[in-house]
Amino acid sequence: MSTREHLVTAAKELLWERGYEAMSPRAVLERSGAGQGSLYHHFASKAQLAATALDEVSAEMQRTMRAILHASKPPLERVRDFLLQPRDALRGCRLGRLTQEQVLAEEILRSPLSAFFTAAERELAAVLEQAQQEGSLAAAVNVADLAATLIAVVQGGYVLARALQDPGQMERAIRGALTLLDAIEREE
Amino acid sequence: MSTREHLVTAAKELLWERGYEAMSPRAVLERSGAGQGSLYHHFASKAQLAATALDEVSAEMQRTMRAILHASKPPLERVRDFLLQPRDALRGCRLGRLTQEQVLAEEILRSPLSAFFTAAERELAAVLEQAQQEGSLAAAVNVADLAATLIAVVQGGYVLARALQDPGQMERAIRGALTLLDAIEREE
DNA sequence: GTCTATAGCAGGATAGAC
DNA sequence: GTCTATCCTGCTATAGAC
Repeated sequence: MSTREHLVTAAKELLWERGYEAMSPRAVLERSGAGQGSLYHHFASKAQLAATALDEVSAEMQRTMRAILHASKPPLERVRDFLLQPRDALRGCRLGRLTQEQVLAEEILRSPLSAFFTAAERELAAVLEQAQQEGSLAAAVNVADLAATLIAVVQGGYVLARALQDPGQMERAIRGALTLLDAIEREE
Repeated sequence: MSTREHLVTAAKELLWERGYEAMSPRAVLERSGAGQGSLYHHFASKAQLAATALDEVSAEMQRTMRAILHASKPPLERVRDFLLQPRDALRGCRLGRLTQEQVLAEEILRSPLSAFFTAAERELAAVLEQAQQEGSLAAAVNVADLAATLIAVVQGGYVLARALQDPGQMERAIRGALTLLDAIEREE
C-alpha cells in the first residue's frame, strides 16, 4: 500500500471514530505511519484528504446496500434484510455521524453523504415498488416516503443507541419497524 | 437576567448551532455580553457550563413532549401530534445533534440526553399502551419497540434533512411513519 | 464579580534540507 | 517523496489587579 493509501485508510478510521473536526492531521500521520511532511505532499488540505476518504466510504456503503437490495429474494424480504443488517450501533453510521459537523457547509465533504443517502432512498424505493407490483405491498403506499422512513429509523437508531449508550436501542427501533412492515404486507 | 443566566442562554444557543466542541468560551462571552473572567467565575469549566445548559434544554424538551402526549385527545391522535410537531429540520435536534461528539463520554454531559430520550420513550410507550387498552391498537404490538421506532424516525429525519440539505426529507420520513401508523390502527 | 493579561497547548499548514 | 523544524492561530484555563 502506498503512503497515500495509508493516509486515506487512517483518515477513514479516524472519521468514523472521531468525526471530521476531531480528526487532527497529527493523528492521521501517527495512525498511518507516514512522516510529517507527507500529508501535505499528497493532499492540499485536511478537507481534501477527508473528501477522498469519504468518497471511498460512500462508494463502499452503496455497494453493500446494493448487494442486499438486489439479492434474489422476494422484495420485502430484501427490505427486511436491509433493516436487519448487522450494525455497530454505538459507533454510529460512518456517514450519518458527520451530519452535525460545521463542515457540512463545504460541498466536497457533503457530497459523499448526499450521494449515499440519495442512492439508498432510490434503491429502497425501487424495491418497495417491486413489492407493490407483485402485490405484496398495498398500492396506496407512497414508496418514496416509506423508503425515507426506513432509512430514518436506522439513522435514528444510532442516535438513540449512542445517547443511551445501549446498542439494544437500535434493535428495538428496528424490531418496531419490522412490526410495522408486517402490518402493511399483503398475504398472497 | 443575571450574568450567569446570560451565559447559560448563550451556551444553549451555541450548543444548538455548533455543538459542544465547536462552542468556544470566547464565543459564549461575546454572545452573552459577559466579560472575559466571568465565565470561569460562575462555572468551573466549559463542561460545567454546557451541562447546566443541556439540563435546561432537556427539561424544556421533556415539558414540550409531555404537553403533547398528555393532551385530552384519543391516544393515537396524540402520537400523530408528536410526529407532526413543527421542527426546524436543518438545524437538527438540540439534544440528538450532540450524540456524535467525543464529549458523550463525560457523564454530566450525556445525562441530559439520556434523561430526555428515556422519558420520551417511556411517555410515548405509555400512550401507545392506552391505545391498546381502548382497542385502537392491536394488542400484539410491542409498545416499547414502537416508541423507539417513532423517536428514531424523528432523529433520523434530522440526519437525512441535514445530509441532503433538504427539510423535505424530514417531512417524508414523518409521512411514511404516519402511513405505517394508520396501517396498525384498528377502526372501532 | 468583573477586568486585563497571559499561560500552555494543540490545531492546520508551510519551509527548506535531504 | 520524505524529513525536521517551525509559523501562526485559537483553544481552555488561570493569575492577579480592581
